[in-house]
Amino acid sequence: MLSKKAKYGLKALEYIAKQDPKTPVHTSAISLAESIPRKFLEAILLDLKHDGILKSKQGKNGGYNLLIPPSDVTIGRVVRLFDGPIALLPCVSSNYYEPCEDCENEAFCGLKNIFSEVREATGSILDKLSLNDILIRERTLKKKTSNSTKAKSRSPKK
Amino acid sequence: MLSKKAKYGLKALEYIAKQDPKTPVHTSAISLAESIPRKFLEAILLDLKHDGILKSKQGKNGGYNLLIPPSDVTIGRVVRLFDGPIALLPCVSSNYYEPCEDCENEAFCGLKNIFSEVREATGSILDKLSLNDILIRERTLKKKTSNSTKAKSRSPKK
DNA sequence: GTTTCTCCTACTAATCTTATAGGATTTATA
DNA sequence: TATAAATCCTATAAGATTAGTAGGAGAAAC
Repeated sequence: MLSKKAKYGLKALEYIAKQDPKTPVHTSAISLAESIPRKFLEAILLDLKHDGILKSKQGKNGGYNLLIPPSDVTIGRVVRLFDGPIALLPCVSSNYYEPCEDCENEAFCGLKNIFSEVREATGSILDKLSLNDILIRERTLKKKTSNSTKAKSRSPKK
Repeated sequence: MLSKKAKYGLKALEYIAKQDPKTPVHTSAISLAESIPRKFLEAILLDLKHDGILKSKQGKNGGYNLLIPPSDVTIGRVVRLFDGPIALLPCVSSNYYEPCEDCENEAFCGLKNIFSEVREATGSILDKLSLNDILIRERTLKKKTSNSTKAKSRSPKK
């Protein structure tokens, strides 16, 4: 499971991505809108800043904005920042590889073989999709619902 | 990442699956072969027994055997037993579903939509592959290597 | 009746998670 | 220049989880 930090981080980024990129977004606004404890959120946004995803403006009327375009912020990057490896075993991780201390021969390990497939499946989604894709999907989902509602109201006696 | 319990559990099951299904396998033998602390392994095997994957014989010359065929023991089942949900968010879990307390409308949640895809990709591997597939893959990997070695020694002057 | 196993409960040290507290620092603006 | 409002930073802490260990009760073979 994702940690709260990773989940909150993604929600906060999504919120920021929806706002005007020129106007600094306050921590308290995000905290309120997404029900994230303010002090906890502060730490999260700071992490995101230090990682180069957000930039901040200090002082009064300060706040956060994206430093890079939403399409460049992959879900995988955010997940890794807060939760570490995406892989389920160290020996199949691309970014945090470590050999199994007890494994006699990695090349013949059936477990590694299978979890490598899992890591590939997961990574290929998380490293391909971005903040932007979250927004797009949200719009698509809402559109679909409104269409089917329209359809219903168009032919209510069916 | 998988917990040690899950990883050890899978390795222990793999070891047991390789032995004669009629002869009880001792905890100490697995512990030795797979470098798993004996007392820790005891608890793991007991969990696997209680879940109905292993059966045991008590007393002298006792030990563990599979209760069900290796092809019926999915990796997903073992992972879930020790580590809980495979999904990265509670709201996309099939076996441990919980709504996000703060999510206003799940149907429109872009995050849910994406992590649902991840869960599907992961689950479709882990719930399809079994203990038996670990063994099969191991054999295949060894075969491939031995073939390429043969090929090399057949034409060493290439 | 001794040996050799599983089975069970309890405990523990270390780490991680999910925060909270308090204040230092920075900037806008009245 | 004072003040308000924001980020930034360090420290602390309760609770949960992880990865075990300890000690022995109970079962079966011999």
